[in-house]
Amino acid sequence: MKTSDRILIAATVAFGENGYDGTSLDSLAQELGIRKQSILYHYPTKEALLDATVADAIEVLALALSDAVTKSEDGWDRIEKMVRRVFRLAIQKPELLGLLREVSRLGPPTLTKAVKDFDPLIKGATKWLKSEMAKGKIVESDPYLLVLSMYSVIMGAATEGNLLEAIGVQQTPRDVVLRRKELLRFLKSALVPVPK
Amino acid sequence: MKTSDRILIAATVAFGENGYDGTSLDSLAQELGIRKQSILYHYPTKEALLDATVADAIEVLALALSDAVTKSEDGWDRIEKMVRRVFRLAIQKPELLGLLREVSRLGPPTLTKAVKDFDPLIKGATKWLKSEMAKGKIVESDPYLLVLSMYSVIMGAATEGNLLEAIGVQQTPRDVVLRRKELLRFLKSALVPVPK
DNA sequence: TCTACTTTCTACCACTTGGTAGGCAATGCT
DNA sequence: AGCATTGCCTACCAAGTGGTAGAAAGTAGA
Repeated sequence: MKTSDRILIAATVAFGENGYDGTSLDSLAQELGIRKQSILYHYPTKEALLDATVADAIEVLALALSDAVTKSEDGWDRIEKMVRRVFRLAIQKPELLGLLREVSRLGPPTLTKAVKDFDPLIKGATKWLKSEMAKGKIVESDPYLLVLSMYSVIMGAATEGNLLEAIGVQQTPRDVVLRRKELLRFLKSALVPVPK
Repeated sequence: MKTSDRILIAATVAFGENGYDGTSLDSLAQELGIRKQSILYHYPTKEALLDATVADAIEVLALALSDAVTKSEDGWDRIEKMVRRVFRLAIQKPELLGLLREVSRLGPPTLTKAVKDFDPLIKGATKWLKSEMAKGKIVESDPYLLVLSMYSVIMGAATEGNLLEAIGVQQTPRDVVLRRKELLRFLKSALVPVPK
């Protein structure tokens, strides 16, 4: 694999787990078995490396979501498939969502760029939600607020692994499935209109 | 005000906003108009300072929650009052919840201590939820998972201020009220059984 | 083989980090 | 008054930070 890619992956994990400030280029280099200066050759500054990891993470997430969209029907089915897709991502690459959460804490300027990349997705989602509401397939409410609520619910459920471990909650695949199920029940009862 | 308290407050804000690694004792001291060594007089190490802020934050949060409990009736009313109380806290002292989220990212050993302090609250909440479920006032489900879901929902909604700002969502008091309302609708439709 | 280019390295550097040692003034107790 | 304690300070320090300069090693084309 190309060194620049290896750096990108290791940086994504490190930034997502230890935070941006908690990650030093030296430790990153040591982990990769190279010198810090090799990192700085591929990514001129630490911030440039962060930006690259974020852009990559967003691309992966966007790809996963659009894949879920194409493979689903309208209405609740689409939301369920998207949630399942994000959860799968959270299990396979937990560092991705961790990184995105870190970015939202870091604030500008990184957050500003990330949001710009992410904006089309949000716009598309709100537009779709509006049309679903018009069709009566989703409960009428502010679609913007809905997207944000869903974001924080999913993000929270997907990134609180550390916390769960500390509390002593088992983290077996079966338990993760249970949590996903509970979350889906949460979302469904809030979003799907009660049939009259 | 006592210097040690001033340090505690400033540290809570700084740790919550910039993270533990993103906060230096020097910058903290400068902000307070004192020298770093004065901080180290009151709190022997940076980690001791972190532990103190976390213990304090948990105490404040626990106090707010128990206050909401005593001033509420059983069933949905209690949950609603608790959510409102946490939201008020998130508006008045956003740094508190930010700090707790940071702790869950830092992991052990700080997280371990924090969870120990917090455990009675969780135990109490699950016990109460169980009895409410038995009475049919709350939908039957795993109370442990329920507490965790609620935690991440509320935490997410209360701490994503940075993100909202970057997206361009207004942050006026009215908007916060709207978000809280939407969140309550979310929770209510998921937790309150549909009357037969 | 010579040459141009890419990649990784050694050697530094200025600056910041958390933390130690110890001085000095204020305060209160006997 | 004498004395111990408290609280904040100056003066340092070793280790680590992101980053620069430039040499060395590999690689590919002529």
